Amino acid sequence: MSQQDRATAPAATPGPSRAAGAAPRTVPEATVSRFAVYLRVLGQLSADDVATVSSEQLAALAGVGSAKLRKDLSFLGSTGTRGVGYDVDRLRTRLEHTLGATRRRQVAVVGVGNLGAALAGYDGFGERGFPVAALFDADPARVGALVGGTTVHHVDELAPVCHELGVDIGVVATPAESAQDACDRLVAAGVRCILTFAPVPLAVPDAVEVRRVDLAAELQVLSFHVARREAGPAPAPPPAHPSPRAAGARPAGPRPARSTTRRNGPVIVP
Amino acid sequence: MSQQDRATAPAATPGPSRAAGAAPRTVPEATVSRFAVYLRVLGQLSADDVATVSSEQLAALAGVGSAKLRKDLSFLGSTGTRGVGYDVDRLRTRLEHTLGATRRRQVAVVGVGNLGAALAGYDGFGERGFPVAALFDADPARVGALVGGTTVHHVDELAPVCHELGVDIGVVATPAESAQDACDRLVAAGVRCILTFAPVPLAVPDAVEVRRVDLAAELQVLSFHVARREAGPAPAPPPAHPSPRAAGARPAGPRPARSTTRRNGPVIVP
DNA sequence: AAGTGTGAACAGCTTCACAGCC
DNA sequence: GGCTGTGAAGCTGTTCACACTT
Repeated sequence: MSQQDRATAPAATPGPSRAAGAAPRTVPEATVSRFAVYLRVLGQLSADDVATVSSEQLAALAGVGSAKLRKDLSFLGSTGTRGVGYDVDRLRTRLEHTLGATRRRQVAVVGVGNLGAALAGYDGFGERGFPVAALFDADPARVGALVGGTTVHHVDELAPVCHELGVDIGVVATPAESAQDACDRLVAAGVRCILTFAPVPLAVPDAVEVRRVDLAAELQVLSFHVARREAGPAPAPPPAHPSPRAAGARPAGPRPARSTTRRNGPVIVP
Repeated sequence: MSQQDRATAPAATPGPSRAAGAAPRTVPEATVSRFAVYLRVLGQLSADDVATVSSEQLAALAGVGSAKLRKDLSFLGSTGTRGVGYDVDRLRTRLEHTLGATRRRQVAVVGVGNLGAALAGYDGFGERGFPVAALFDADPARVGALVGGTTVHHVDELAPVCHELGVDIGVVATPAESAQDACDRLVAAGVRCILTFAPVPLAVPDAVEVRRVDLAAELQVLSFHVARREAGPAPAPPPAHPSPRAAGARPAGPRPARSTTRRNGPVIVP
């Protein structure tokens, strides 16, 4: 979530048709999200010529517990070697395959305001296999402009352009009022996966997948925690470690950083 | 989810010190995230002069199920009227209070690249009570520039400027390599809530709250679902209900938009 | 000795269904 | 009659601990 979620129906791919091939395997949503993180870390390790990692190391780099990581990877079937660890490249390939990251996915961004323009110029997308292939806006003043190396088209052109470029994923970065319209157009153009930044629920057919990122809501959650702290002033000076980071000297690979982020555990409210 | 999470410690506010006052109440994290959404919707309803809403209506506008909504609100104590619904303004006030949204929170953005600049100019923040009060960058070429109405300071100025402006929340929008540094500086400046867009785990003291938004990871999850669909072409028309949800026709308020987003239910993988 | 893979306990969140109130 | 508030049931996801492999 922080995310959206479905309202009704027991849902979930009925997946009856399983012909010949490897045994089917059901992967929890939460695990899929983390796969993306592991993949990124593995890419970096690979670039650093690291050949194998232990669950402990990989977990530290990804910011999760090692038990969770092993459990996650177990959904891929056996990929590690006991007593040794995981072969970086092998695991990476396996993950890429599972995530469908073997080929690049063309991305279309609708709404070239502040956010949309930033996304168009955001290198992180292209680097990870998601080139922004097309930009759309309803404002004629913006149409034709070159943003982040891509020309802005009018939304009316959406369907043909998306078709031609083979767009797989749509990003809605319009104001809230136009979000549903943008979404409808994407759906009509055959796009079946949508990432939206508009803070409104989008109505889509069952076959379309939507993920919502609500930035202001994120801040609001943080705000809640600030407020919590202000109310209850430091329950006690941290019992143990005064400075979080200490661990062993960095071994070889990149940062040994470990997330000390507080997340679980419900909170008391006055 | 999508989010980051802690690695160690059983966590959770020990909250022993409970003096006189209302009964304490523990709110699940997931519920807090949705509170932010409800608050937004209520703000809109209030602007539209709607006086009361039923859980059904409010839920539809927020994109959740009505049962979940009622359960969530029950953590606030009784706020509705049976047989009638919720008083919009009353509920809104109650939520604002709980979320600590009664006063504006000053936000500092570190890293004024594409994303940082977009955030600086993003109206959604200010509108929801999170004015971007300060910008920082390590690149001297950017220092002094005026972005989104705010001057960019050098990161070395971070502590004094944040102090002076009373910054509550820090946003890390730097490249991955500098994220930990930016984070450390924020923490040193006394900022205890951080939202990061860098795809690396941040090491922070226990007292600091971090939320991570990994945009590329979001796309990767979507990519996974595209791949899923490509592999198994429509397993079968849904056994029972062809269209989920049928409910009543739109009642009164704005859009009856309903999110049909597929989220739950694990997935089959070849 | 080191480290994976996993069953089983556990915790958190969601959904159901209905009692209680207006 | 309509709608909230909530126990209880069910599910998803996390943590633990240890058997098993190299």
